[in-house]
Amino acid sequence: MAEDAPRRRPTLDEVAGLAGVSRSVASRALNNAPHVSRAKREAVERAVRQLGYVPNPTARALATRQTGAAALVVSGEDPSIFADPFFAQVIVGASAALEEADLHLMLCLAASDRGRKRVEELLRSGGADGVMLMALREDDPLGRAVEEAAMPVVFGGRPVGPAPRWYVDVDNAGGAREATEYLLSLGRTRVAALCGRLDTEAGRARYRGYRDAVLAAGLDPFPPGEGDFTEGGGAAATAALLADHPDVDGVFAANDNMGVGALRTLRETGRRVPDDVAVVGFDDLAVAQVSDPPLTTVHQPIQALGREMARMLAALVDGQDPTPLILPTRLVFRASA
Amino acid sequence: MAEDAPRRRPTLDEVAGLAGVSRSVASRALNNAPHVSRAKREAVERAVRQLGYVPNPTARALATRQTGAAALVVSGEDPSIFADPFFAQVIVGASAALEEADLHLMLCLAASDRGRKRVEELLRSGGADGVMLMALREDDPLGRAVEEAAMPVVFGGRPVGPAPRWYVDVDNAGGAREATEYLLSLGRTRVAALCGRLDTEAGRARYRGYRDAVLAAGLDPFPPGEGDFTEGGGAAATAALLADHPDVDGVFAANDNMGVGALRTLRETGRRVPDDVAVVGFDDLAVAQVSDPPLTTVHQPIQALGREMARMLAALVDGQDPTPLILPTRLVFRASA
DNA sequence: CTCGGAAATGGGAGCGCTCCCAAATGGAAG
DNA sequence: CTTCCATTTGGGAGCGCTCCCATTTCCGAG
Repeated sequence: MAEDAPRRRPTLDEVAGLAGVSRSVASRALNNAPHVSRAKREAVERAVRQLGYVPNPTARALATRQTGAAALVVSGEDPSIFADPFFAQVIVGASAALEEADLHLMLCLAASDRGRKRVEELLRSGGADGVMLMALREDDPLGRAVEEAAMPVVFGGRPVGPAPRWYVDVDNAGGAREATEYLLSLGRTRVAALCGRLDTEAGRARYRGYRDAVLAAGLDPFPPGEGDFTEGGGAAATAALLADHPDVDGVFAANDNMGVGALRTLRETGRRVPDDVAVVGFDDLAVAQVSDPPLTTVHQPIQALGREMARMLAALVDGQDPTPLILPTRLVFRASA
Repeated sequence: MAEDAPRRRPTLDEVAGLAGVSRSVASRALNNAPHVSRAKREAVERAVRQLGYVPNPTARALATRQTGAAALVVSGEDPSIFADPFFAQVIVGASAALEEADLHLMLCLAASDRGRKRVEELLRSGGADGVMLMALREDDPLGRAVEEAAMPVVFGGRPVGPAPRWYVDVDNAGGAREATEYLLSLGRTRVAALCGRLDTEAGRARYRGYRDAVLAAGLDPFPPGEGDFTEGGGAAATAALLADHPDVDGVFAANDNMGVGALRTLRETGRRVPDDVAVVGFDDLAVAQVSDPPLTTVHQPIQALGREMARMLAALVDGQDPTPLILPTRLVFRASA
């Protein structure tokens, strides 16, 4: 509150004026481009300090046609999908990588119609230099908008259907296979799968991995059932499963939430885990550690997923042409199997 | 891939040309401002559709001096602070409110030095129309930068020290008092507090609430101890507490994480909860429901916190002068007390 | 002392939009 | 058929920065 003169923020012209150079030279000095004498460069630096000059990012964006921002859009019909700790991890990873590339992070939760409209507009208007797209479902209304985007798009997790040009994914099928093989290696012979949403590629791939492992062992896989990746869904599916097949001795759950749901139903129906039924989950979220018993699960490198998406996008913005990436998973052994 | 002509995105001039009007009229029509005849307005709309025109947000931002974005900055020396599900809830709330105000959300995790530098620059450069600031600690390096920000700043949770002009907070002291009073009403007479970080106002206010309640009951409050809001910290603090005061019969934990830590130590030292020691937490995060036993805790409206911060900021950007807001908490009864 | 080329410099034209303001248009009133 | 005012219209000047390019400056070589 010392001096509250309604002073505008200084412009590059004023810096140049004070430094006694032209705007061009000042600009070059600022972006430390070549063709600036040592003397003038220093004069500019001094003027910048004296005036407290900070370049106007908007003006720069207009001139360079680069906004300096990358958007992370999380699709879903319900904003609460974002409450999944999964996304927080993705963001931590992406944020770190974007920081390195000097890009800002815009977060778009495309839940409502209005939200989707805004994302579409962002995509078409060039309001960001690139987009990271997560949790796209089959027939997602954003799918079309993405195709005519005015900027590069990196997918987090392949969408259902033909693989996009750029994506980062986790080895869902491989992880599921490994989990199922482990269950089988324990001597379990009636291993069922609790499917996730089958309108996502992750849901499908995890079932495929399960099925492949069971077939490879010469056994009959359980048919896929529509799931929803929620704890309640896992509990219900397990109840239904037990009704039809009381002799199940192993369960591969498409994610930890469903795994925990299974644990609950199993407990409620008087079965011991892992003695009577062994359970393996997928994700390795915090919940897998605090469940009772702690859940053996397929760990996926979520921060790395975010990081690699951001790096890929930064490369794209930089004019390079990176190749898709599939991150490895690994089985984490705990008490449930 | 139908026609891959390197066509630029159309500009307003081209729209105007096609519609047979001047750029001014086209601009007015687009922003549906007055002084445009019905006929021309329609002509412009037609041209927009035909050309697939989308206004360039950067150019608009430069001309209006409004970026159309609000930043949410989460301070902290460690990016993993963001993994706390708390922030995801704040974001869900803020995102919804920003959507209504037609502002985009920029997320800044100011963890590294570089990250902080970027936030400072954002603040000073006017790269956003306003900022929501969370988790500011005492002596936070961002504190100073905030004061000379070129835009309105809304605090999420009061910082330590003099209250800022605009903030949204939760009634920390009130919630803590209520929790403690409840413990006292249960007939407990040796109720201790597990403090959170005392370099945050939330940590201090919660201790004050506890102390006030104990004093009001004519008892002696336990002295404050430095805590860290983590499960491990809660467990350790509880162990230390029990060593000094084996007869404690009630614990008010400054948040759920610490409450769960207390539960663990209590269990490990052979005490029954709530029979021997009653425990109350603060936050009402998911962990409070799945803990063993489920944690009685002070619920705080986190999404609302985010929503109100965003609304306050939108009002500020809109030139209004909103007043600070303190959101109520409420005690949620579960098995631990 | 002259010349040539490399380095440094600054003028100016954008980037695409908003908004002020003067000029043109269109009726209604006289 | 004027006169006048309320609208509508379009020209033009920015917003603050980058970048191309024509000039100027500087030096060492000849």
